[in-house]
Order: sequence, then C-alpha cells, then structure tokens
Amino acid sequence: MVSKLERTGDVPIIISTRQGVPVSSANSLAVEDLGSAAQRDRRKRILDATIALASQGGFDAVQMRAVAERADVALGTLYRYFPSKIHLLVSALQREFERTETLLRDKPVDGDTTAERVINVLKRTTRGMQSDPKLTEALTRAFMFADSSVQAEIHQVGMLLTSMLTRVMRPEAHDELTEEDVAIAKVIGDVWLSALVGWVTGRNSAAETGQQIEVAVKLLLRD
Amino acid sequence: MVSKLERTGDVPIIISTRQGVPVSSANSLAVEDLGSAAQRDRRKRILDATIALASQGGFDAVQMRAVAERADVALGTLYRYFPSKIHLLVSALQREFERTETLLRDKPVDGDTTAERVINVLKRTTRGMQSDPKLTEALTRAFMFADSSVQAEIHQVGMLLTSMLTRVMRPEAHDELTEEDVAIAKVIGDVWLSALVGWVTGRNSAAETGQQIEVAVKLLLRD
DNA sequence: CGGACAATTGGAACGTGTTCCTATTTTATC
DNA sequence: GATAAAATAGGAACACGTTCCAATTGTCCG
Repeated sequence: MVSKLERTGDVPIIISTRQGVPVSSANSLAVEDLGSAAQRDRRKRILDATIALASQGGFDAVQMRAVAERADVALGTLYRYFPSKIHLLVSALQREFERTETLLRDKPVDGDTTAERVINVLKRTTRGMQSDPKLTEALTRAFMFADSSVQAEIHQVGMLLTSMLTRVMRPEAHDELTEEDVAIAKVIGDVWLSALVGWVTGRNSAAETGQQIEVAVKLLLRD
Repeated sequence: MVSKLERTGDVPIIISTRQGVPVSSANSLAVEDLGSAAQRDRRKRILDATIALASQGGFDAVQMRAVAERADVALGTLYRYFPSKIHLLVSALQREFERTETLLRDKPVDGDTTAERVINVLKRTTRGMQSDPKLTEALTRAFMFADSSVQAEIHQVGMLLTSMLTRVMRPEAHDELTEEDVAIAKVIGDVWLSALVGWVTGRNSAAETGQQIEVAVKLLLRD
C-alpha cells in the first residue's frame, strides 16, 4: 500500500491532545511529546528500568511496580507515560531497535549479492538479540501479544525493520525502491519475526533460527 | 531438520505420567489421555465453552472462571485439563485447525500451478478465520504469546499447518517431499501467521492480508 | 459389596496488571 | 512572586489468572 517508506526521522504528526499534552500518533508518550528535561529524563529512567528488569528476568520480571520503583517514579506516573505493560515493552523495543539501526547505518554491510547482505545484517542483529535472551524474550513476546491499542507503536517498529532491510537491499539507490522491494522486505521481516518467536519459545535452536532466515532470504532474493 | 513430516494422525508418544495419568508429549490432557467417556465429554465441553466465549468477546472474554462455569466444571478441574489459559486456547486452536484440515482434505483445491493452489487454500482458510474475528483474535494471540511451556501444543499446530501446505503443494506425491518443499512451506506458514497477526491487531486490512500472502507465495513458488 | 484411590467440586487466597483518589510538588502565566 | 493548572507521589482497591485445600463423588479392584 505504501510505495515509499516514511523516513524514520520524521516528526510524528500530532493528531490529538490528552490532558493538555499533545500526543503523537502513538499512545505512549514519545520523546517529542515531552516538554521538560525532567520528563524526558523520567521517560528514559522508565525505559532503562524496563530493559534492566527484562534483561535480568524476562517478560515476567517486568512488573509494573518493580519498574516504577526502579525508575524512582510513582505507579500512576508510569501509567501516564505508558498506558500498559505491553506499550511499555514495545516502546522499549522501539528504542533498542532505533539504537541498533543507527549503529548499523554507519557500518557498511559486506556481501556481494543482495541476499548475502541481508543475511549478514539479519544474522548480526539476531546474534545481538540472542546475546541477551531474556531481554529478547520479553520484547518479542510483548510485540507479538500487542493488540490493536498498540497499533501505532507496533507500526513504528515494523517500519523501522522494513526500512532497515530495504536500506541493505538497495544501499545505493534507496530512494528508488520498487513496490516489489518493499514487499520482499516485509516478507523477510515476517519470517525473521516468526523465527525469533520460535527461538524465544524454545522451538528452534539458534542454529535453526539462522538457517530458517537464510533459507527464506535465499528463496526470496535469488536474482 | 525434519525432512519428512510426521503424519498428523500419529498417536502421540507417552513420555511421562502425571497423577497416575499417562500424559502425551503435550502438557494439556489430550483426548487420547482421557479414559472415561465422561472425561472426554468434559474436555469437549471445556473447549466448546472456550470457543463460544472467544467467538463472542475475543481473548479477554475467555476468562477461566467463565469457561469453567459455562462448561459446568469446577475451576480446579479446568486447570487439571489445561494448565493455563494459553494452553487452553492453543488446544482450542488445535482442535479448530484439525477440523478445517479434515474439511480441506476432502475438497480438492483448484488451481493449475502450485502457487495458485497454495494461495487458494490460504485465502480460503483466511476468509474462514476472518468470518469470526473475535475467535481468530483470541486464538492467534494465544498462539503468539505462548512461551516454552506450551511448546508441545504449539509444535502440533505448526506441523499441522506445514503439512496442510505441503499437501497442497504436492497433491500427488506427498511422500516425496524435498527439504526445499518443507522449507518453503514453513516460510509460507510464517508469513501467513505474521499476516494474520497484522490483521488481528488492526494493522492490515483483510485485503492487505490477502495481498501480503499472495505476494509471498508468488515469490516463493515461481517455477 | 467394601475399601482405596483418583477425580471433581466449591471456594478461599494470592500475585500482578490496572484503575482511582487525594495530597503534594512542579510548571506555566501574569 | 502569586496563583492556577498540570504532573507526580503514595497507596488503596479491583480484576483476573493461578494455586491450594477440604469435602464429596466416581471408579476400580479384591
């Protein structure tokens, strides 16, 4: 439906206000929604606490009371920033993803063919996630469990993933993406997510996860 | 890893006993685990209640107390049959899936090319699921949220899906599946699941979901 | 049939996500 | 700097998944 990806750096459009606060399309308070430095800091502390707890004990260890305490914030405040545990975790995922994406943007990906480059990027990312299994479990499960109220945040992440892939697929002419390029990137993103879920739930080993992705990419990018 | 799919009719291997009851590889009590007709009937009532509630109000409406009451069973009994809400819903999914699979087995799928047949089957199935959005939401979300304790049940469903696809891909010589056939089927299954999740969470319209699948299948089965 | 053991019932109790309320602190406006 | 509005703190309360237990019912073996 979208032939051109929005740039990831775009400023979200303000579509409504909540309690006087302009709210971007996402339901969680995004950084741009936050006025004061203290608020930005609170938001950061909350996400830091979330990731620390997730990294240590996975999805179940991310308990709202624990997050609030660790972030030195009242429970009500936590809920003002993130309306649910899922919103919180998906927002954390988004931040992590943005981090990896900017890291990736600098380092050129080696590989002669498109398929090789995509595989390299995905394997690198996957390896990164597998180095912190609990965190990955927490973030992945939140992402997959999210219902329509988290639509906006999910969409952000999905777009980040797709744009990450298309950038690797067409490093030179990223502007001239065809519909098919984007479609392929989406399919690959889907497979990657499924593979990740399989790994997180213990259905697939790390090796199998890698293979699964490799097979899919080779099938999809054989030209 | 598995070059040949197990047949779906296989009797599960008994690997342990629980409270004197032999338990198949799944953690939920499967039909084969149940001795008396009364027990099979209880199990059926529970799954019926689950599906009725899910169909009416989705994931959130499947409340364990409500299921127990509707199935005319004590809460403790419900938990004896299905150790968690997720187990319950994934088992319901499994039953539904088996039903559609047997329905499908009879009706021949039309379409000249492999791709066409696969697309037809998936679209048909997808349409069926979309006709009961709440139920689909409940079952899909449970499936994606399941953690490793539901591994066995999840595996069953995954295999059912893969075998459904390979049967359509190779209607004649289903015995001579190549590694690649199975790999492709798995990838398609992954994409289908992701598309379904996207639809369930309101990210994709029904039309987009169909297109997404079509694109993936055409890319994967272009020979 | 009687007795042992498993299954079921009915319901209390606990944990964690979520909501809600009041008092206090911070921020914005003049 | 004073005051109104918004944000935060602190914590009680509620909902639902889950666990647990005592009493009852069902099942099977001698």
